[in-house]
Amino acid sequence: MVTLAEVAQHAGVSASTVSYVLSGKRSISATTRQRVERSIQLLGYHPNAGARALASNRSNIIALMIPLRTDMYVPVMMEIAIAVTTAARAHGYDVLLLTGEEGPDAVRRVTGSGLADAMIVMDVELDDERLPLLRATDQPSVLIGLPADTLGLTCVDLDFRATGALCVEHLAMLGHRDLAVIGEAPAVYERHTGFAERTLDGLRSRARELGIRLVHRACEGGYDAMALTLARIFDERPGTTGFVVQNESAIEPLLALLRQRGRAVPEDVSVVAVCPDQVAVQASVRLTSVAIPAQEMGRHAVARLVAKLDGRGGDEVVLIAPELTVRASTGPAPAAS
Amino acid sequence: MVTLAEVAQHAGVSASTVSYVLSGKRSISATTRQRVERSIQLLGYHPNAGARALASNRSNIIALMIPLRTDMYVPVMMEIAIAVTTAARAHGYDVLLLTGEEGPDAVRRVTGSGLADAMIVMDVELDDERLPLLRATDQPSVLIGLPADTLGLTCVDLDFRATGALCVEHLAMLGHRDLAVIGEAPAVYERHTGFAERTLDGLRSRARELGIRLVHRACEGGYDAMALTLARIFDERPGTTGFVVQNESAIEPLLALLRQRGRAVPEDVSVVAVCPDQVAVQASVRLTSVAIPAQEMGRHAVARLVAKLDGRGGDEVVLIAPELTVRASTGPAPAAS
DNA sequence: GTTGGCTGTCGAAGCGCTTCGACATGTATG
DNA sequence: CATACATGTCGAAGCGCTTCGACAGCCAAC
Repeated sequence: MVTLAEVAQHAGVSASTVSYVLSGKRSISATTRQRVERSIQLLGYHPNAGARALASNRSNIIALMIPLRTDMYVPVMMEIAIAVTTAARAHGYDVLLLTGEEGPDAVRRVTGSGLADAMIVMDVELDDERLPLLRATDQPSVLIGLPADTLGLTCVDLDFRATGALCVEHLAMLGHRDLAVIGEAPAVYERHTGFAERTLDGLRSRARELGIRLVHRACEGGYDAMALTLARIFDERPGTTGFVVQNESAIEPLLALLRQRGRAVPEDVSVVAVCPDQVAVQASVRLTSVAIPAQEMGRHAVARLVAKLDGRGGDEVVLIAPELTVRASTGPAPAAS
Repeated sequence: MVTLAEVAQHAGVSASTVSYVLSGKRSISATTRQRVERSIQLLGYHPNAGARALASNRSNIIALMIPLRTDMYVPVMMEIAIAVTTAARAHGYDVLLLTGEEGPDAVRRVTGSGLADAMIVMDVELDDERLPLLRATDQPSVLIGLPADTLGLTCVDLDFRATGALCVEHLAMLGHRDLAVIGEAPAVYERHTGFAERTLDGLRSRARELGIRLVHRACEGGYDAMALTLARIFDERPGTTGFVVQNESAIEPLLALLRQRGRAVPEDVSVVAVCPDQVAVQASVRLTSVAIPAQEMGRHAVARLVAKLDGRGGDEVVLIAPELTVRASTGPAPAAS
């Protein structure tokens, strides 16, 4: 394992000079710099992470807390994780992966040990027990998601309220007057993860404004649960012609069941999904959808975090504006018969 | 930030004593230990990760390289990542997330800088450029996946050859004589990721042994690609009654298309999938499937790695035996008409 | 030609921890 | 009773780096 001292010796300079070449914190003559850089190349030197962390009090690591459950919006999580990792690398940081398992202790451990310089927290609940800790520590953090009280916190999320509104608007514009919302599993609402409620809120208030009828049903994913939910909806509101789905594992079952009932999409009923674009285009009907911009959220979170680490910028709530892409699953409402 | 020295002072012992209480590397009297532990509690002490890494030459971090693409077997990757993280924590390790993006350089960086003590590499290609580096370094590593040459490497993977054989056996036993295999996207075969070929190999050789006809078609995911593939298959082999699918994003489209063609599952055709259990149970037909044991692979990989770090156990290839779960998508072949 | 201010380099201290050898004890052995 | 040997604790060195102050050399300014 090559050390700074060896590089210094090889280049015929002192250790501190090598250090300054690496960090750029003091001016170094061009010739010296080149000589040092050449030695670094030749010897294949990599600064020792531990030593660096100890001396500089910076680990150059960002902690990323992801949810433990693997039963929900997995692709989104994965995409965010990858986007975060890639973005972090671009800023010279590595990413430490933590699962929700440890709960608040993870926050204590990371901040206490200097393992990471900052953290990104996903799957934030409305009244998350990690929030007080994050507020108390002087380590920068960014939440992906929106808790009830954002005071003193930096958050990045899709504007789910606007998302809901956008879905209703699109369907209303096409002439649909009776909408049904297929939501996440009841557990998601019970955990108060926020985003589901906010979407619903947006859906409802816009529907009210536009004079649209709207029912909402939470729904476990899968074929059987969806079958029950759909039957109930058509029982109660036979005139339903527009669907908004916010539950990845309900999408295909819904489409299959509609087909089975002889309701053509988009001729008889229209479907708008809230899901990653990839899911929307791979579905059995190319879905009109509001994308969950995982990449963007990941990149944004890292950008904010790095800004904080550099002493720029403070707390802020960034709500990403939703974008609806029209594909093949929505069309004009059928003439009332 | 509380330091070891402060704990020592608080407990009225020397720093080294505290260190030995923490590591257990020398015997400490019960009374001293308790006093120290109490001080640790009281002061909320967490050892500084950098200092520890520097002094002990151990970071207690395991690097996990995941593929950059988010277009393939995402849930499996995610599940493995979470299983690895959880298992690692149970052994006192944290996990550093790396994407394939950096390529072999990531290996150099991590081993060179002492950022991690060991690494787990996913998405291994048959002739992966990272392999020489992994063989050369004295840092332990475990591959999830199976390259062409496993000499000097430790690998964990599902036994995909046996998986293929198992699928054929199951369908043969039910009387199916004409099988079609819906494979991964052509790109997967071109990248020589191994697992797809190995499955195919198992399928073919078992089919040959049992006198079963079998066609294989690589297939991009999605509805349109699947429609084309299926049309071709039925054109060429109208008598096909058994399907093996190894492509998550082809599953739902396949089921929908079969339904559309009036072929009932499992009455007219049987379908076996190679996919995570969760996907199998959430499909529109509960699928008979061979599970991809993501959790087990992740746990196994960590266990091997920790064993190596502790100086136990050497190189080894662990192939996990496949298990086929019969669900609602397979049944007796229809009487030849 | 002295002063002042840059620029580029160096030496040394110190970050918080682990670990080695040393050294008191206390306990079994001849 | 002396010798040997665990047992429990301490002091000090050192891991590889960053960073501060010092300082040599140089140029410009009066």
